[in-house]
Amino acid sequence: MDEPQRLRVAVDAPAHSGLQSALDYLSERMLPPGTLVRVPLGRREVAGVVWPGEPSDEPTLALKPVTQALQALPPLSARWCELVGFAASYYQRGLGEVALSVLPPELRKLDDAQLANRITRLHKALDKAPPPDSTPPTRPELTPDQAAALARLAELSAPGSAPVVLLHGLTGSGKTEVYLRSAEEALASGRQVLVLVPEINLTPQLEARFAERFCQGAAPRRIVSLHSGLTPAQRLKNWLAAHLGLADLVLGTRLAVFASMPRLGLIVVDEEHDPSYKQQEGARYSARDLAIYRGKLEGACVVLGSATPSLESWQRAEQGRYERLTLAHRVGGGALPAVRLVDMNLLPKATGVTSTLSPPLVAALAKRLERGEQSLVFLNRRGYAPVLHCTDCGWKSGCPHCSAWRVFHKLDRTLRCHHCGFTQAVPRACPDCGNPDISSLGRGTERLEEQLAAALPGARVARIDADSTKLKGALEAQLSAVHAGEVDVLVGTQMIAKGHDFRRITLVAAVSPDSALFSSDFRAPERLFALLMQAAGRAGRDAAQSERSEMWVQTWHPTHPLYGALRQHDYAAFAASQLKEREMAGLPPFAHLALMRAEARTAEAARDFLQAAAELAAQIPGASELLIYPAVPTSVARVANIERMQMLVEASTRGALQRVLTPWVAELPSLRSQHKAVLRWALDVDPLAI
DNA sequence: AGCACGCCGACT
DNA sequence: GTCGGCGTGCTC
Repeated sequence: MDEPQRLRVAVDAPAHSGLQSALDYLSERMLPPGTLVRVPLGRREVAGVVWPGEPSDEPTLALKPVTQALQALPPLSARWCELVGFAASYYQRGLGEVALSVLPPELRKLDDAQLANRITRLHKALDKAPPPDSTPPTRPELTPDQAAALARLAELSAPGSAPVVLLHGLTGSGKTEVYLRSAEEALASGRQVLVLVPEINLTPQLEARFAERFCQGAAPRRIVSLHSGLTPAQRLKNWLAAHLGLADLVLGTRLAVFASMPRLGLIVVDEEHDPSYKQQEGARYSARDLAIYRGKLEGACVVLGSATPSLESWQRAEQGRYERLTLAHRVGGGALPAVRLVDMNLLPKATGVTSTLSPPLVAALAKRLERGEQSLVFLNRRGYAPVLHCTDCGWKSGCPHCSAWRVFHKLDRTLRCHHCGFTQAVPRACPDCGNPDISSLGRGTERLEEQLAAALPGARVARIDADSTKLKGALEAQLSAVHAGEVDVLVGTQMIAKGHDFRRITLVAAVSPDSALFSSDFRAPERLFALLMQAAGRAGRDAAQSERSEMWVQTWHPTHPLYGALRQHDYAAFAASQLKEREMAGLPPFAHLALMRAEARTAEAARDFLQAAAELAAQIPGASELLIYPAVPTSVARVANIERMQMLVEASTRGALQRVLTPWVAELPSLRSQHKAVLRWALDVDPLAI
């Protein structure tokens, strides 16, 4: 009789368990690495993945046998395991926690027979898919820019090489066509293509373009999407199609970077600068950065596309580590909208509408209205007014549970905290002094909508923001109303700046973007520039109208270099000046950061924990290469009565940072007994904001 | 995270 | 005398 095999298993144990690496189990049968299993852990049974590598020899523990193996599922590849292993170690989370959290949740529930059943059904469903439409897809003619970029891409993608390409193309320059053509190449050589997009909202339209190109004609391809909006069953089905190699294209949000794809040959990261690629809870990974890593692992070409690349990617292109390909002209030769800065300092101190909407902007909007063209007015703050206040005693609408103001929503006459959700009816009089005269300070999209309606009699004004699109399908309905020409002036938050292709808009206005210029968040200018460029790109997509398309910016700081670069549509100049500032300030990409956060009922408890953690870190060899700053409150220090503090850790290289983080995180649970008041802590490697 | 074990107050 | 409070600690 054969001895039972010993094997390593990455088990689905939460971060707090302290089980960072794989555990050893026994199995009667030989199970290849990448096999999904169920194993006993303590008194319960959890899911796990057989992991590559040798189990430890020491017979100190009585090993338990694997309970069940999902052998109907072909094992996950060694490369997939390596990607997950890298993500777990780089972002300092448990191996099994990461492995299981990026697999479809359904896999944890099904047994081998049920899974075999699902796989059979999937094969059947795909076999009797409708016969393809025989019309061969039409491909637009390439612009010279696109042709040059694709030629260079082909050169770089010589067999055996896996380049990273930064596709810098302004909105309307046809980046998508470059994605489509490179996908065509990869598909033709029998490989799979992974396309990442920042938001679920953007998947349907990109999926439609890929489907139009690849799912018709003589040799139709299969596309699946992967994002958190799918039902568990759909997600399993699509994941299986990718894993079994039945889908040729996978299109999805950041979690799709972990999709199992046996023949991966190309990864596209659209809008690579978008902050949504960074996961903000659990394992805080950057899907863009993991895509680069994965490309190297799989020998797949990676295309990062953006009109306003992240400074990290831009710098790497400057250094020659990425190849930069530029699409400098719009398809159809349309011009970029002229950028007009409205110097708010020059306006007469006016009251009412004109104090927030400058007369020249109102006139420009009226002109569009007269011509039957559409306008888009952009304000990155929802609600009616960000705060109410009493003119007598100075009371303000603070949230009792958070260190933030409650926002006045006029539609339902509520005060709402955007951090904890605490909502109350607006008081009739000041709760402190009884003065009935409460007024609003500042404005959000609701109020802007009202002001625009007042300033432009007869105009059909619509608003799109998180409040107006809460109901399922509301966004689609509102967007199609805009497309159908049922709206003259569209008001909205950054939601409307992204991706949506509005053909009939000839004016885009940002009414008060200044705050980002002086934000404590060092990435705020980068985000503002990207947002304004993106918003500008909404105007004049139609070449015939592009001549008279304009982007208006109301500002109190018209001489700010950011606006100067915006006027010239000069991303390179903006990036150069930002990179210089970052270098002088010792910020990314010139430094590597990690942020340790702690939450407790009192700020003191959180601070004490972080201080103890800092002392612990100081003991670790290599700590002298790190700079650990004192703990400070987070930007919104209190949310739902929980105080939040954070501590910045800085190093000049990734290696130096990682060498300390790993042993540090392993030691942290030992502080638990001394710091019981701390509710939780979390480490954010490469945080977006500090 | 679960889910034990473990050592002190009010009940049939 | 037991049921049960949730503090502490482990899971191959």
